[in-house]
Amino acid sequence: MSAATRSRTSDPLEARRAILDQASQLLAESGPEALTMRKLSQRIGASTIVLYRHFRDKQAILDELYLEGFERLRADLARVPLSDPLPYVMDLGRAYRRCAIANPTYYQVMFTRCIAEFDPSPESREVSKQSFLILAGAVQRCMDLGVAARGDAAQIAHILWGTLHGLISLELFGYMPPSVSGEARLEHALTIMRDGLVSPLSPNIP
Amino acid sequence: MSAATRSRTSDPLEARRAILDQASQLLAESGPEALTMRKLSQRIGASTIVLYRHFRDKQAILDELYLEGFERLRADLARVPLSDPLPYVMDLGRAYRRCAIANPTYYQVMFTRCIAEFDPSPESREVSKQSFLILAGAVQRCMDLGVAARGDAAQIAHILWGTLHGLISLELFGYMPPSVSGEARLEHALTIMRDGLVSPLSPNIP
DNA sequence: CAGGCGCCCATAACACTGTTATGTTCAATC
DNA sequence: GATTGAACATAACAGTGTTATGGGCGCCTG
Repeated sequence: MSAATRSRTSDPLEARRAILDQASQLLAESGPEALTMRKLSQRIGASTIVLYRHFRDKQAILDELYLEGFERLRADLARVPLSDPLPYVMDLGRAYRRCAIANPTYYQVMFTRCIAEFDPSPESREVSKQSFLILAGAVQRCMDLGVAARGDAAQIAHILWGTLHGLISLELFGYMPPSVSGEARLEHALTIMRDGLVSPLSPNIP
Repeated sequence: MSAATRSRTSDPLEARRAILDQASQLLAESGPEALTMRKLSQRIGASTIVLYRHFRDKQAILDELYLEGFERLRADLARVPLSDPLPYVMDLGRAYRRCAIANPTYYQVMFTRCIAEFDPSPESREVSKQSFLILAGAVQRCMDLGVAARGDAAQIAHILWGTLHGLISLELFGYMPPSVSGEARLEHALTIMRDGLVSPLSPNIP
């Protein structure tokens, strides 16, 4: 019972990783509805019960994928090189879209209830906010350096996030016309947002 | 066989309506995952087979709810009184949010794949664009009357829609802080968008 | 080194889902 | 009133997530 001699096949952490890898592949290849416990168990060459030995239930597996999706997003945003404040914010927006388009099924798990039996755990939701902080920091920087009107940076960042998410979400759902590329549309949206932030007009113009 | 004497219980159109009403209630009361064919059949006091007599499958029922959701949205937007061009666009945005918040489960069916076995039919997707046309027309009016910079009105409308959808979607999903009301956040976003549309800066400011 | 304990795993089942084949029952027609 | 045909309930099929039941293997103990 010496803490490292407990499993029959191999390292339990390794098994966990294998399960998550296969779940991730299954998700990316065939979409959320194809990610069933039976299919997953077949992939790792075992019975369903093995999955339940490593994870409490399907929710727990999806929770890990959810976290992995947000970690990819956070990492992609963190990779964006710092530049002038406004262009940096726009670069973050571009990176956000690239990440979502590159991992559409992950994005679904992160932002839609595409699997009935999944609702992210409170802890996971906390982690998900990490990526947001990068964006909020970038907005704050714009205000601090005086290139955007002062105000509640978090609020502005939330609005930016909403715009990014909405455009991407509608694009992934097929509501956007194919005549304009999603990239160009995002570019346009970012420009409008920037202009609105740089030069706010009086609160009550006609 | 005189075309009106075919059903055992009552008017088939009436039965259809009853099924959809119960489905709508079930959806609003207990969410998408509670909308099962068995529960629905129990609600109308019949067997599941009756549902399949009136609808090809569950998809067809959900398709009707999808259409009903977009019809409510279109009607709500159409009810917004015409005013000065820019305030009218903003009023449309406010009405859009009100409608979404008032019918959250409908909004889920319309914009997320919350039910695995449902994907709106091509015809339904066409109908869904009707509400968008109201928004696009309002943006075009701003350009025609010279209160917004000229450009592709449809593109701007798509961006506006994306912003609305993103903010509402994140709000419904619980990603927005409760410290600020969704209404106030939308107000702020609409203002930023308006300012960006009214006074576009040079395309390449720092 | 033999014994036995304990964990791991596969099988099969439960309760649920959408969907449908099998009979039964009722209403309109001849 | 008998017949025909459509509408219906029941029960089943193939799936789903999850778990209770046992068999089998590895490791510690005597």
